[in-house]
Amino acid sequence: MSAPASKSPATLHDVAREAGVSLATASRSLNGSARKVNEAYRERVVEAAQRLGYTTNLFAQAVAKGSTTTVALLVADIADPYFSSIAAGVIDAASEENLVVTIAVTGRNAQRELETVRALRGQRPRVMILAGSRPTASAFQEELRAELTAFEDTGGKAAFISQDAPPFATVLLDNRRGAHDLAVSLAELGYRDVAVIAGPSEIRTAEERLDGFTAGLAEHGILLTPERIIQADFTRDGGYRGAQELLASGLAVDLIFAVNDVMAVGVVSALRNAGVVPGEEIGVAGYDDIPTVQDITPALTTVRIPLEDVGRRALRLATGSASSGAGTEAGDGPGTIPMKTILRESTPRRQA
Amino acid sequence: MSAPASKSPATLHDVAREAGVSLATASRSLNGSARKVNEAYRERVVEAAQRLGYTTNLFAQAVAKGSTTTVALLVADIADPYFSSIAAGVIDAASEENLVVTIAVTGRNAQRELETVRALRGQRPRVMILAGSRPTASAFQEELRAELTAFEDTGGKAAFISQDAPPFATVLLDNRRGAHDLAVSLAELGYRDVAVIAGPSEIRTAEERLDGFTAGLAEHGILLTPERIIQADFTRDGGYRGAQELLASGLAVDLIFAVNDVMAVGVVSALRNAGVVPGEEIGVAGYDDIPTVQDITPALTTVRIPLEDVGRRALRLATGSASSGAGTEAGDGPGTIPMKTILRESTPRRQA
DNA sequence: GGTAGCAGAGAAAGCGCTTACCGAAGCCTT
DNA sequence: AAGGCTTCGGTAAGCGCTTTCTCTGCTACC
Repeated sequence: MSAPASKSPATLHDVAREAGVSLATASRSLNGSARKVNEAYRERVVEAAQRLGYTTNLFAQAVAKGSTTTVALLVADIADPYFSSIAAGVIDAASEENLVVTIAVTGRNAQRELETVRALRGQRPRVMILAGSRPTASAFQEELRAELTAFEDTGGKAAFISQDAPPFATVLLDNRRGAHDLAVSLAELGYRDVAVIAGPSEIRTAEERLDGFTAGLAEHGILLTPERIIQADFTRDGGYRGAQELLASGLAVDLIFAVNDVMAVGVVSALRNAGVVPGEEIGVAGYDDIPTVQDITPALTTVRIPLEDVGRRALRLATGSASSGAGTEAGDGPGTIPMKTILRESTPRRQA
Repeated sequence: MSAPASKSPATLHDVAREAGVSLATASRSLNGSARKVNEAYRERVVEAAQRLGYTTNLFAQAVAKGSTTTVALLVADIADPYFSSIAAGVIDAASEENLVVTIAVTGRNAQRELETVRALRGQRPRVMILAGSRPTASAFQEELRAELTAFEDTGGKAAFISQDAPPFATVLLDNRRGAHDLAVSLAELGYRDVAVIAGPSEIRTAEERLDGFTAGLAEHGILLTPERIIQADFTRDGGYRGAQELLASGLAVDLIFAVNDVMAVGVVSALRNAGVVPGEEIGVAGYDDIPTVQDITPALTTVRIPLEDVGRRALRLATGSASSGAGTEAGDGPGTIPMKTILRESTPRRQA
């Protein structure tokens, strides 16, 4: 049952001996060094390494070099398609730069997020990317900021996604504008009795979407009164319950906008279970354009965010390999991601 | 534009000096050591560490200790809900044991997988978890096996998910039985003209599901002829095209089973676009029970796998903290995950 | 032919941490 | 009261790498 006396992995030392060269030469041969190495030597070293199944111990390398090849990514929930798509982008861009990605999940919990950041700092990652944090909770806000500042002071780089956290880099999603445009489109389609399933108020993203949406409606003379705004928690079930609550309230409603798709899916389900035909009797719109929403019935109107791109962008922004200009619409300001309203069956034109 | 002369992070040395104790004492105070430390000293050290914003450099610790706190997870595609759910489980279980998880994606590419394993080895992870590999491709198979063997020989532990790779630990999903039971249920519902959207033949999981399904049908006298089996690639689009192909073939079909849900979703979409009402004219079934499938119309019949559990289990299996017995059905053999057929609207009882 | 100059291998000093090992101090035993 | 234990700081030797610096052996130039 017990493991066989496991030899430890081959070290550079072993390789050097095997190749009959010095430690220094071995190091220089294997890991790109500024200095040149005699080609014959290099070959011998490479062969020896191969023979011994040697792989550079990245930890040792990191301590010697004083810098790592790690990227830390914090997400609220990796099983949520919003975050997993972003993660895919981050990982993709990272592997292009030979960086490995460590993922931690914070469960939308500020306390936990702070702890995670602290723990992750021990890894001395080159960069830290935070998605889905809720920095509005000001007590933690301060501590988090302090922690990240310390991180940056010691050579790291922090980047936020969709969260404008002033001293730090951000991949800005123009949630306000996206939601605004969506509202305008919907108003033009004839919707008037609008309700919103909002997100947790401490989450900036949620707040911005609500704001933008409200503003867009206002331009068409539609007022979003407080009782038409239901708070939920970004989950499918939250959306479901929100819709139920709305139906129970007896308010006249011809459109429900959930500030993210996951909740919108819950809304659709709730409506149907309540005997309301989504899309016909009540329109439904979401936000994010996660893959699911084009497959449900009715296909959901939403706002598309190129999530993988966002992830990639965040990484590049943080590592400094910013492909400046690419993808950034002129006038959007640097780093702002374009979004697009996608109208689908869930919000047909309203017969007046 | 350039960063301010960034001081490097505080070291243990700094802490020791600040607290007026020796390096050794500082180390012992901060990182659980077998030996006792005078409480007064310990406090001073802890305070000093706090004051300096010190966090143990895990890399240095790892090189000194000769062991890390890293877990490497390889998945085919992190944006696929199948894998992201597993990842969620792995991360959850890992954080319980204070391990950090590094995720790499291999894109269902054997070559890439091999390279990734090699690269990840450099991190000297405690364990490596492989999900969605395709070890049937025998050339790489050998090399991969060799690499992993070397990994284990040097103290690591490799674990596969849903992939029986003999010398290594595995969280076995009884795909064969799950698919078998599904087939039986469907046959009992009256389906006869069955077709399958199979997965890539090198992927064991795909193969097992096809096998089990075929066997289940056979018990009810239903023969699955080769032209009724379409190969696809586990993606939504693959399922979509598979269904198109099937429709174009002119075969009589009353049920399409896609070996994973993601493809099944594509099938539903293809049917509908071709003017066929899924669930009524042709039944559809999938496998995995990803969240989406209960929200699409018709809700899909599928086989439920407790994916997060699978991830958790894999981690525990690999770290040795096996909660033996928990969740394992007696007689299933250790480590086999129970699965359950979920019948939904997409496969109503067939009128004879 | 002699000296300057350069290329490039090797020795050795770290990187930040852990952990034998050493030795001073306090306690007990007889 | 003296020797032997136990306790617990501190010293220093690594862990597996990188990198500076030294030093040898050439080539090159006049």
